[in-house]
Amino acid sequence: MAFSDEIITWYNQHKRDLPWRHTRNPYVIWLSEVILQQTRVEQGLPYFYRFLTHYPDVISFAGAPEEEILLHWQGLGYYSRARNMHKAAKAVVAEYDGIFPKKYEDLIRLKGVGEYTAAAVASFAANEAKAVVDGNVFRVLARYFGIDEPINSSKGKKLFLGLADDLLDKVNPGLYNQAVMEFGAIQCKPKHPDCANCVLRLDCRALAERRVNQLPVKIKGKASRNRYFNYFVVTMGDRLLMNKRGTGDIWENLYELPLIETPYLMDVRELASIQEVAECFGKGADLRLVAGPVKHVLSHQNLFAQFIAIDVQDEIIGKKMKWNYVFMKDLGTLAKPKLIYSFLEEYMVE
DNA sequence: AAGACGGGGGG
DNA sequence: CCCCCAGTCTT
Repeated sequence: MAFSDEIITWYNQHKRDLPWRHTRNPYVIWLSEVILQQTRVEQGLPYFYRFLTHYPDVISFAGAPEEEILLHWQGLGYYSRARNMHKAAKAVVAEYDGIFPKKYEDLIRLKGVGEYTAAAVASFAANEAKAVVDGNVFRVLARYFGIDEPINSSKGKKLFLGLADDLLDKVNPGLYNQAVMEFGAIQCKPKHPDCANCVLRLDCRALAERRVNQLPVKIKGKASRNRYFNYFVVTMGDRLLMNKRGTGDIWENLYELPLIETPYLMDVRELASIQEVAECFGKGADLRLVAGPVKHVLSHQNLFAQFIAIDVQDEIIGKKMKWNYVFMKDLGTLAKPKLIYSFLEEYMVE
């Protein structure tokens, strides 16, 4: 049997029942695909339902404020996905009269829609013959064909893209695409794939050569850098000083506590002596460590965060333009990174 | 071509 | 601790 037929037969017997597999609505499929970028199904599922409930169609999505979309996205990570989705939704309303496109060539022009997502939406919603190549597909192909070209090199990407196109079932591209990804997720897993019971075991090159656990090959990225975040807990009555993050760094447009970053971990005594603290809060301020340092790991950074309570005489306004007092009861309406809302939940509840 | 961008789960 | 996850964008 052909590769695609084996995969599809396997899929029909083993597929999970996932909500986005019951629709051909390109908007709904796009929603699911962006949520699932670099994200496990179990983690993305509640967000998929949440977004579908709040924004049942692309018109409502486009009409929502970015802050609200970010709030619903809170905790999912890679927040540029949410910001780009908003831009894409507005573009669909403006350029396609609110009719979500199904063609690869249209989809690929939308913000946040790359080759994978465009192929996924086009093939699932309109059965367009475009092969998806995600982490699952890379792994399945690398193993089945015994390819040791790194999947994240330019050469490797080209190689796997071409291979995926050759293997694509041209009659049922949507079904095949679903199938090969599901096969990678359930059968040809990264660790401990169940090769003994695999329908492709007789033709799998990696298995024949005992190289399954060495494939796919991936070039390692750069090591993470360490950063030291000193967050200040500044209250005034029933209000808390908050900061909206800008561009050019992590957590763009999300809210956090007032932050002073230092080149290394300082204790509160040393912190109290530095110029920036004096500029922001006045000289000789009384600092109390409330929590931390806690380590918070991002994809390319290790954050070491301390939370420091401080009593200020005067209202802090204008020293840092983006610092503003927010009513405690309204904190829930602000999109915050996990590090921040975890702290707030633990220490700011009455 | 290489880095940056979150957060969670598993070994 | 390291790797991986239904990737994309920027430099």
